[in-house]
Amino acid sequence: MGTGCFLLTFLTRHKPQDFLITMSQVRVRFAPSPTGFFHIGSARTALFNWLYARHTGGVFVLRIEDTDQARNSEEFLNVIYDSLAWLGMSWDEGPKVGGACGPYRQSERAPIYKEYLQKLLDAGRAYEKDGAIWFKLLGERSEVFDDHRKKTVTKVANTPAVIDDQIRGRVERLEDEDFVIFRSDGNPVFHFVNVVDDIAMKITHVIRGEDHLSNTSKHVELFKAFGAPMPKFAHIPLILKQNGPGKMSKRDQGALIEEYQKKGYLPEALVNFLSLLGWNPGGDREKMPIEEIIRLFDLPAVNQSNARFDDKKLAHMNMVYLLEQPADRFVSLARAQMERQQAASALAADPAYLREVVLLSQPKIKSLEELATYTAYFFTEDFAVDAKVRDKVMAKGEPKARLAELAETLATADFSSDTAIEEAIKALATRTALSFGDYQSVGRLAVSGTNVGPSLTGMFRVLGRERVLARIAKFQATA
RNA sequence: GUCCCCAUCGUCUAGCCCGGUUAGGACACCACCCUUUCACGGUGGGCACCGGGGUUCGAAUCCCCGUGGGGACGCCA
Repeated sequence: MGTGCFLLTFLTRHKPQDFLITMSQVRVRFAPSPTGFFHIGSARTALFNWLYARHTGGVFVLRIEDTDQARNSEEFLNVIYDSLAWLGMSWDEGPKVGGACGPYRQSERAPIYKEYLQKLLDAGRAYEKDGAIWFKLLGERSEVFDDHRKKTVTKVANTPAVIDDQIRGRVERLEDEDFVIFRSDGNPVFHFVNVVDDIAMKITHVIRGEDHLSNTSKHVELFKAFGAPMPKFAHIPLILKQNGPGKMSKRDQGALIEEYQKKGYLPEALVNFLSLLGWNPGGDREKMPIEEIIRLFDLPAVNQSNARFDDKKLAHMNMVYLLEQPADRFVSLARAQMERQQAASALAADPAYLREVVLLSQPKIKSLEELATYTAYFFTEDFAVDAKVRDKVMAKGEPKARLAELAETLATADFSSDTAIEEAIKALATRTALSFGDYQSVGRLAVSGTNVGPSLTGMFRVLGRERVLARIAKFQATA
């Protein structure tokens, strides 16, 4: 009550401008627990917090919720750091970078929790029972048998907590049972540490998944008991699994950030896609540079309904980004992906040659992941010939005659450019009254063993006359 | 079971707040065009306001009830 009165007088004595100055800047936090995986839902929660901080010029805090001591390790922590770094989200306060409200790992904040617990104890808002410490709600008590949980519980005639949610509006929820804040093993529980840290770290906006909306009444009661200013809440919709019921869990296909790293997805494509899952700037804008997303992002524009994850749309977004990568970056991305896939023969090749092969393929591929397979025949003479394609190609016209003519032409053709090779083949086609296509299918089959690939002339040029003729000869011998 | 949240094409969504649109875009799908295979791209097509009541001259839009989906009900976070 005292704080309420203070606030009232404060507001009446000061002009709006003064109030603005007093109001600190936005402080948001991302508070993952190091379970060993970085979930796509966590990534989006982190992203929305980060975007809001960057949009408002606020502070993005990283706090590690590692009170579950059994499951912590440095390795798990690194998964979080690496994933955030990969996605391009830097934190202003937190582990590694420090800050005024540290430490930022809950496992190192025990004295702070003890101190806050004492405040509750002194105020008569906490008590011990069964070796644990419980938070005490205010109101008349009565014993009631809970059919669902099959036990007698103590209900408290409390008034509903009011949650002022930036996305959902006003939400009321009644918290009518005391709850544990310190386990009998002496460790504080999530609801307690979460609120204490949000107070101690001066968090102004709590942006988190909707699965926490029901918990928020507990948190509101705690904020009130501490007499602390209530942060703004923003509960964002959940990401549902693409097939079947329920929210996406770490066991679902595509749920882990590391999967996308392994597949060579571009982080900016994933970030763009994730930003659009549950938010959009209005209108038709989809592919946007991160600066644009930051400029347009705001909490009230976030949707209220859950979104189903669609890997096809993500793959498409990734392809669009891939297509427009500058040569140098594309080559280094391709190389990194080949290293992950241990494409030994490609990596053993001359870097300049690898570069040519990769750039020749850039406009054709849909993902980095398929690049090694797509270009395999560039790096070995021992490539497989697709039997189906062979049957199909060899069944039409007179492919053997065409191949012989092609080989003869190529033996003396100018290999200095794609167009030079193209002109030579077109001249041949004119002489025989056929088309480029009549030479392409069998030529491609003989030289690459398949019917898909980059432009034929580019492929010939990069491979070089010697290897092209040798491959044709080898093919003729077996066909 | 109780409580909380949500509801437009198969999917992500615009439109909803401040009622009047041929309900728009993207992914996926189909067809055609382009083309030197495969892609990219282009054009076109099919595909949606969950149901029922109200309010109103008029409802995707406002209200209520159903139904459906999701979440929370731990000494997990």
